[in-house]
Amino acid sequence: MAGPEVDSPRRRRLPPLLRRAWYGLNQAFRRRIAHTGVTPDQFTALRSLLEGEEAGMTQRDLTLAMSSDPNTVASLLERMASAGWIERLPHESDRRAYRIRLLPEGRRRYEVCREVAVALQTEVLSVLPEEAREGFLEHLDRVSAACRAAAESSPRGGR
Amino acid sequence: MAGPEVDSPRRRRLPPLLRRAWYGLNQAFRRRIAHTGVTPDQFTALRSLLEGEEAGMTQRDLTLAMSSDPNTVASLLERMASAGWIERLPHESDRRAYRIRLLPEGRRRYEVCREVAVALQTEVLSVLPEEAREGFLEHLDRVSAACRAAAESSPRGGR
DNA sequence: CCCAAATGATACGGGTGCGTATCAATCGGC
DNA sequence: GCCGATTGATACGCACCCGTATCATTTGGG
Repeated sequence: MAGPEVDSPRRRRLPPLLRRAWYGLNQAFRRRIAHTGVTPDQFTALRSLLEGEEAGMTQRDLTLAMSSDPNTVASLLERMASAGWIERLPHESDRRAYRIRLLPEGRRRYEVCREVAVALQTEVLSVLPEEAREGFLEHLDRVSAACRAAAESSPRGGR
Repeated sequence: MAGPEVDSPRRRRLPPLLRRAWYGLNQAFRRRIAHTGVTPDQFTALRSLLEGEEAGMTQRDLTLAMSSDPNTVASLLERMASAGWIERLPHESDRRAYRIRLLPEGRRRYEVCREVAVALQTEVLSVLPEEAREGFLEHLDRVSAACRAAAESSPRGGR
């Protein structure tokens, strides 16, 4: 079917490239913010909370914003709560849910890491010519949406 | 420097896009091959081993090929060895190292998953116009190399 | 109004990422 | 040849991914 070897080692394949990009970026960021005591995922949570609704997101909202999982978010928030970076307030109309609020200490840590994050992104994107960056990100946006869609359309029970 | 707010939520930012793409792709693949008993990382290891040297890669080689970590690779191979998918032979000139060999059972599992992997990659890339795909992968290649370089130039001890 | 289905959150467990420490073997310079 | 530095691999521990099961609450018919 189709041409010769779409998955030949010679060709550029999406999964290995994404893997290298994601783990590389993550590792660089982790190392550069290690001195702050914040992990990359915790930073992502802090950023999402800051950019979320004023009233405070629920854990479900945060799960979607982070492209993560309810389970992971629960334990992530557990650690962040006991570190005093966030607090979980009862939701005013749904007694199953919480409203997650950023505490001053969380906001402070975020600010420190944010500078590093911006610098890192700039550094990495600088390998593309200036006029190609926006187009690349736009394509990546579409591809990542397709990945998410593929995941959602693949049932858990399998097959 | 530069325009206003390079990290505004309005802009497309690299890290969240990479995150969504990687976890989405991984999740889709994991669900689609769950019935084979292979995990995405195990598949990556099998593919790397198959495409590696005929003589058998060392764990260090595999670590590089997978953009992974010696630690993770060790426990990954541990599980794959006790499942009978690979075997670890003593290296003929370095008594610290192993040569990892793919066993028939490992190759068999790989073949089954490979079809799913090719189909998934094709499905995901199809959201880009045909003439844009190669260019996108080329840019992603450069960006991922830059991510890796950033990681390597960020010392562990920190700061 | 009631009950079954759906939903927010948690508990549990196996797999993975990775920093740190340790051990054995190899290598480099003298 | 010798010794210190480097390197392949492992042990340990914490953080995170995610499938499955469970619990409380909310929701949507009838």
